[in-house]
Amino acid sequence: MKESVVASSLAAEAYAFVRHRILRGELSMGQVISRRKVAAELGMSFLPVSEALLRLEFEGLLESRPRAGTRVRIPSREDVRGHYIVREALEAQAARLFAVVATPEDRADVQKLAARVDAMSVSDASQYLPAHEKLHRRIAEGARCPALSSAIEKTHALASTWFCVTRQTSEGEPPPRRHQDLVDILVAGDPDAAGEAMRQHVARSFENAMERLKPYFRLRKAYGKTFFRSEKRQKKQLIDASALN
Amino acid sequence: MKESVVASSLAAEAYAFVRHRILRGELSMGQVISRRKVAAELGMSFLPVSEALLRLEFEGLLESRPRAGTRVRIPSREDVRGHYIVREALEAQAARLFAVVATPEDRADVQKLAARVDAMSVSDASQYLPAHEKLHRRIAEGARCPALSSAIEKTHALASTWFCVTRQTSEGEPPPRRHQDLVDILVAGDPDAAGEAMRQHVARSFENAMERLKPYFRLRKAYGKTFFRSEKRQKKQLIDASALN
DNA sequence: ACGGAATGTATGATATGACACATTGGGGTG
DNA sequence: CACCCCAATGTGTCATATCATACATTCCGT
Repeated sequence: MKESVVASSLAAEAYAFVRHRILRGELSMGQVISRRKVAAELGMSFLPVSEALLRLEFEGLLESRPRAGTRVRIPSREDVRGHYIVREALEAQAARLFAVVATPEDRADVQKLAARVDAMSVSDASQYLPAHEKLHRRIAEGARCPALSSAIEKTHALASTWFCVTRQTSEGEPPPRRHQDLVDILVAGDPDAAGEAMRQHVARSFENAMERLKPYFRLRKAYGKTFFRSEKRQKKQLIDASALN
Repeated sequence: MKESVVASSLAAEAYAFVRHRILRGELSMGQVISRRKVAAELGMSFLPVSEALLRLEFEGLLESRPRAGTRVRIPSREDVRGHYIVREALEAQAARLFAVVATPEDRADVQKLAARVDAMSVSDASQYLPAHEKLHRRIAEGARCPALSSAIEKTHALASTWFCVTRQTSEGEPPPRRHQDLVDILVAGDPDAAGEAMRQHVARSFENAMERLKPYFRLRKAYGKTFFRSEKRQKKQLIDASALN
């Protein structure tokens, strides 16, 4: 598979390649990544690959131990909680700014996207996550602060790795108009109300995430400190953890 | 000067070394850093140094252009605004959590630190910044969320590079009890009030920062895209920008 | 004397290779 | 049969070398 991305440096190319793989779910959580394998696959030395993996480790997508290996990070309860607390802070700030400085076009776009997301939550589950992220990204754009947008973008990338592996829980109550209600408050223009609404929205996502990731917390403990290189042991641990589901 | 830091890897040592230099103000904004010079100074190859500088660039302390050089980043107006918006979001979140979950010890400590900071704002200006950062760090600790603490830590490190070079503006109104009033609200226990108080506190810091960094915005434009390697040109640009102060 | 092009020099990017350590799986001992 | 030790393999880390590029200096033409 040729990369469509034209990178200025080999390291950037490797970064995009591995990141794309993780976000598409081709690499499951806990899976070990070999720098040399990736380097051979991309036809480059493993030094630019190292730089790319290092960057991904900073972003929280990977974890590595010296001379042991690099693997896709499995979140702990504290990781998920911390992530959603930071995310709540950033998204609430974006909501506050949006309520004040967003243009009429911003508000119209966001309302349109919210309607689409709510519709997808009951019909097309496969496209729900991308649409949901796009809505939040659009809200951040409306806040007119690049630094805030990029900070939020990072948190989304990290969370994406957690959900591309879990099955959609379409069970029970798909509350329609959840996002439409949210953006209705945002476009109204009151920053305090907007921040509070977004805060509650993220808090609901947090509870949902904790529920869906529960089996993986055991998996993380089972993995422990060791980096399994053979797939057999990995599979064994996985089914052991799933059995406790 | 020997490093007291015992690092697991050479890259970590180089990272701590350069970071320490920047935060202590030994490297002024816009100054060019040579990977080979640092490597020779630390007695290592410049590969671990490269890794360290890459990390610092990712954190926003440095900026580099391929095959041109690496220098300490000079902030733009947008950089400072974005930084304080993100910081406001994170610190307000920390304040909210602190108001709810902080222990009695946390609340006592924070009140003690606030009194010290307010006292220093009129007496010992040199120790004011460290004490101020310590107070905010203690508040983040009281929020009981490591991810939030580290996120705030990063923003503080970045801002530190901006102020270790500017003279203290002890002019005019050193409003005493500014921090004591803030923490009085935090310890009261109402999250909404705590978040709002912290938001306003950070907003005041933002206006202060924009005022003090104003001359450097011109300096950034004067530097433009080129990375000066000779010190003469750098000094010339600096005094030219200062003259417009 | 001044401005612009050619040369020299320093920088970052990358490749290759050597090294120390962690994991692995088999074979020996209890 | 369970447990532990140890060579084989794989991994990340780092050093050295080479290359393409950007900056600095010098030299020449005006």
